[in-house]
Amino acid sequence: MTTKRDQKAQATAQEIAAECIAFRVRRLNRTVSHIYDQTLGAQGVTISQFGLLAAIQLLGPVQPREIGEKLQLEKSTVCRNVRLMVDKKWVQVHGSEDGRAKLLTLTRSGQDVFVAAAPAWEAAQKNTKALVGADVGSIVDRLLEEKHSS
Amino acid sequence: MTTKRDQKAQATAQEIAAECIAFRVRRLNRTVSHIYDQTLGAQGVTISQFGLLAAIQLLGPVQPREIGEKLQLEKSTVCRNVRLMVDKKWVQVHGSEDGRAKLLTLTRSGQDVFVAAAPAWEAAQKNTKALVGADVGSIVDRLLEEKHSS
DNA sequence: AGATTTTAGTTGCATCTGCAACCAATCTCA
DNA sequence: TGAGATTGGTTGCAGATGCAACTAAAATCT
Repeated sequence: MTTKRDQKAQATAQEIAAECIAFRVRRLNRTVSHIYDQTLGAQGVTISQFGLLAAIQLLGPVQPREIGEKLQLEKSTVCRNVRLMVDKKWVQVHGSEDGRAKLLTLTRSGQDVFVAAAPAWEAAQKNTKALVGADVGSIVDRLLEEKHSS
Repeated sequence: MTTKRDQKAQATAQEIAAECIAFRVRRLNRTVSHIYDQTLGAQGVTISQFGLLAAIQLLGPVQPREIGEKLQLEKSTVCRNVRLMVDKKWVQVHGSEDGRAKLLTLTRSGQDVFVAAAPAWEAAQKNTKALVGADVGSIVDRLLEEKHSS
């Protein structure tokens, strides 16, 4: 027996399957992240960590706060992810004039890990382009241009 | 003092910041998921759960295995996420002829929650389009066309 | 039929993520 | 200067995710 409830739910489900942006973006994220994690795994780094290493190398000495802004990561997430890498001696924490703030830099061994993982990143990057097209990066960039005010 | 190590690491970091697809896709995912979770939160559902409800409504009675394939979710992830919803009485588990397999359907209350959350989803969908452009869905679809062999 | 392989699902472990509540340091302003 | 607001970071809690190892059931092969 098909109830009115069923019909409504089924129609809604069809609309969502056909249109939901989050559904698509999340699935794309899983697929792409999986490629990078597979390849980087041999180097003992996750794509999340690799990105954080790149950010700290690029911006350091940098506050966790700023990392969170650039990467759109909640401050507590940054706090924890950084701590894991501090434990591994990849990241060093310094104080700053502002007694609240901390400043992060890569250690030598952090830089070594980062650079050593770069070829794996490159391979993942290549495989990803083969899967989703070479212009994915610029497409996503265009989507997010300036816009995340939140 | 700038060492050779520094220079190499810095150059690598710049390339990654400029080009890494995973970096962009993951940030997009966080931004978009955040919008949906904010809006759906009032209904007591996450976007992950909402997507699963839609999938089960649409495909049910359906095996967890198949859910994993369609959504590109690891089987253990499906197992756990489904269990949370079984605990909430949103999803019912049935046996099947194949003694290994299980079959999932939404309960009435699961359908009610799903349908009740639909307006919130619609709002999130609208906000997301405002942020990233209305054609995001089809763009991401094109990226993933047929391709996830994994 | 019996042994081997494959398939579906579960569980232990670890990482990633966000929210709310919290602490300490700084800033604002009356 | 001192009270209140803001800012940077941490912690408790909970969900989302994947891998490896495991169990049970089914399928395959000899």
